[in-house]
Amino acid sequence: MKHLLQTIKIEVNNKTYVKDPESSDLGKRIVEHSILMIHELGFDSFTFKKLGDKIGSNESSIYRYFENKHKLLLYLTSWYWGWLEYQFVFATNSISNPAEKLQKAIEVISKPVVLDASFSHINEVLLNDIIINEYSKSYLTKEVDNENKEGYFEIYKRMVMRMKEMITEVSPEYPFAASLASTVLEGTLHQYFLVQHFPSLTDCGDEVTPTEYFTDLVFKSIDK
Amino acid sequence: MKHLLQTIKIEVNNKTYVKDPESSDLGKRIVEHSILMIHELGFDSFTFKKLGDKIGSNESSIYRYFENKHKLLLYLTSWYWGWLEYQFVFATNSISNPAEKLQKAIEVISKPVVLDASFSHINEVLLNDIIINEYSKSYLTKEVDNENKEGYFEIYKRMVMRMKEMITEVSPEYPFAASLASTVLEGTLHQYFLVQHFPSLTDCGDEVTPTEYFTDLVFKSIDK
DNA sequence: TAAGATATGAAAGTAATACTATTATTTTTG
DNA sequence: CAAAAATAATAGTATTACTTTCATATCTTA
Repeated sequence: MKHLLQTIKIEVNNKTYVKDPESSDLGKRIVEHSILMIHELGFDSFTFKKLGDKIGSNESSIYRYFENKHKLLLYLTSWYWGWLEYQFVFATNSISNPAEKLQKAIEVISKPVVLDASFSHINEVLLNDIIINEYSKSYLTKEVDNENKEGYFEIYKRMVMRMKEMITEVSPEYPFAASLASTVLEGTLHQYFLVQHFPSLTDCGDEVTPTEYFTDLVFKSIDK
Repeated sequence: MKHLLQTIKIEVNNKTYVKDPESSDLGKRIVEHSILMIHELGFDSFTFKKLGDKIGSNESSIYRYFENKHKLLLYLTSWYWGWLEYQFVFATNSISNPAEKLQKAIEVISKPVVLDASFSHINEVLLNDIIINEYSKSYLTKEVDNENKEGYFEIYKRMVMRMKEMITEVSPEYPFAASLASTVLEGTLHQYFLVQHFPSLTDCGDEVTPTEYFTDLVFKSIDK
């Protein structure tokens, strides 16, 4: 399994980058340290200049990999969803019972992220935290419709569709499968955000996990 | 009722502004046109300079009302939630049956917004669209914990708590009332966003309303 | 191994942003 | 009508988000 994973490359829409960061050492350092810096400073205060200083490289060199920091965010978020989709498919693929499969899917999406040694330059735990705190910014823009047409959100959409199909598999008559699927994906991020910053607005925390909450929510919704 | 409403002022945390925009003509024009401009350009492209040009006033005059555009966003969003809270309390207050009350609450939160003539310089429909497309940006910042302490999100939090209490009223044993309440508030905005930009990820649209979806979600979740 | 191609770095420049400060002018009000 | 308050005009600063140009290092392949 380890060897299998080591040969895997997460495929990200190539419009997110000018030059594939996986293709060079500098590229990988850009990705590695952008995750550390965005996590540390927040996306808004993060700049290519600061990143260049940190990795001892020039601002203009970073621009040879990514057009701007928005595209870098699209790259990082797409990579994240691609990585999670892999876990998702891997974990659910062999399960034939639809309800069990759905249960597993909810689990994969909502459980806390742990480090994956397969991608040494990417810290998935910090990246997950970036997704929780910054993902919305990738689509809450005036360019969202164009960027959607260009396929920048494909992987995320595919995840929602996979989830939706699993719901429909368990309960074909449930009329809100797409909405419920998107609620689970988006809601998971939101509940983790609330745990961090508005604990009074969530039951999740030390005793209750997002997985328990969403498992309950989904199965109660679709059980007749 | 009209006269009653006309005398009402939505109370917004006074730290959001330097000088109360309700206290002068210029202040009201700033608010009025900031809503139009943020709706038109998106929050990211909106600047005080552009707003000044539009209302034939000077950039520096706008700074006498709001420290920066982030604070203006906090003002607008607080105003919106204050306004919605008013509708919420007004509509549910007289209902004694807890389930009916909860149903009404979900309705108020999730139904499409219509213009309210009581506040002539504020277009609630456009403001609602700003909330759908920009609200997350008001809290997805590195300053969120400080700003939370200073009370900038009080009204929103109060709305979630009101919702939570209504859920608990109907079903005291349901263990995820806070999470479900925050899911309804946040999820409503997200479903409307999906209708606009990612229709394949939602069932809401011409035939299904967010109200139907969330009513189903909430009552199925809390019914034993 | 030399020549050419490619990648990276250094430096400088530009337009816009997000303010701040100062001073002038207009408006309000007592 | 005078003083105070509000607003406007102008200019200035530091930072951002790039772009451009040119130099240098490194890699590659004939």
